Amino acid sequence: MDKVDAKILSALQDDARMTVAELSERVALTSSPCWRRVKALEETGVIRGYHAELDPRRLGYDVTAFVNVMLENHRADLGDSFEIAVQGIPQVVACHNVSGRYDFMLEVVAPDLEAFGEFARNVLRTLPGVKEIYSSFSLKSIKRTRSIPIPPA
Amino acid sequence: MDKVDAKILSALQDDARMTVAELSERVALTSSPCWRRVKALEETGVIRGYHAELDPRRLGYDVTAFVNVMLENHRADLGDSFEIAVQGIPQVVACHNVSGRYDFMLEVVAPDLEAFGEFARNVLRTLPGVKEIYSSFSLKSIKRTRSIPIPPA
DNA sequence: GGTGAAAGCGAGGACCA
DNA sequence: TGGTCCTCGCTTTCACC
Repeated sequence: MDKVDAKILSALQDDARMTVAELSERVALTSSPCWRRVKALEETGVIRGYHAELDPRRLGYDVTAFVNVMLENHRADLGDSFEIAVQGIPQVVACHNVSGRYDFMLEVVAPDLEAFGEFARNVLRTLPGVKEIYSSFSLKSIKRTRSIPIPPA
Repeated sequence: MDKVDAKILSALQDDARMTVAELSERVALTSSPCWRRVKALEETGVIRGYHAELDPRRLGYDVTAFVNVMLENHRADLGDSFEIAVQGIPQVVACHNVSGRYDFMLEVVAPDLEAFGEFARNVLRTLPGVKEIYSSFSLKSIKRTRSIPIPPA
């Protein structure tokens, strides 16, 4: 991980479809070593994958909600089955086990508020061990780049 | 937006570097129409871009925090300057204006808890109009696919 | 909307410094 | 490590259905 790698990561984080030719120009290297660096970054797991970013609205998802979930108790198996269940629900686009008052925070997409309400009632509330949920809605997306700042060294 | 487009979106959301050749095979089309569809999806904004997904840990970010921010009042200009300020801070990887007790929810990465503490004190707390912040930390990432479910139609 | 062909370029490997 | 060269296959754009 040197400065060249950092530049490569920035560039690919910004545009995953950039060709190695263009990338190598940008980092002042010829294409072979540049290509090898990219492969190394993929193999060592620094680059986890490449994904298209889609516009939820254009796909009919007008609602993004953050759902805080509290479990009934903290037995490990309860948390585990909750986690496994959550992974299988496509509307849940992200989920973290968090510190604080609640145990989990989920990011959920839904076509509209009504659909979200139904989803919360029929799906989320019925997940194993759920005691309480508190939802808050995204009124406006200020920043949605999941871009990680690349350390200069 | 038909079934073929849906398949294309799923595939690219999963692997943005998939070649058009491979894609066209998967959706049972020849490469030209497949390519045209991809271009159309890009131009109409359904596909917003392509990004490499990086591993925060391998870049030295061991802490992901969700920071809830309450502003002093709800004057529009206060919210605006907060939003603009937030957009310029690379450690803030996502930010939403949300409903509920707090006004904004930020997702922040930091090398460790100490660095996060400093960041919260020196940067977040000093942003325009900030009255209160409440942070909760990701203890475990259960699901981090930002993948949106593709509607079947 | 779809096909097939053609030109040009990039990916990826072999090999050298 | 980085650079050069080479080849195959893909991308991209035709003209046409």
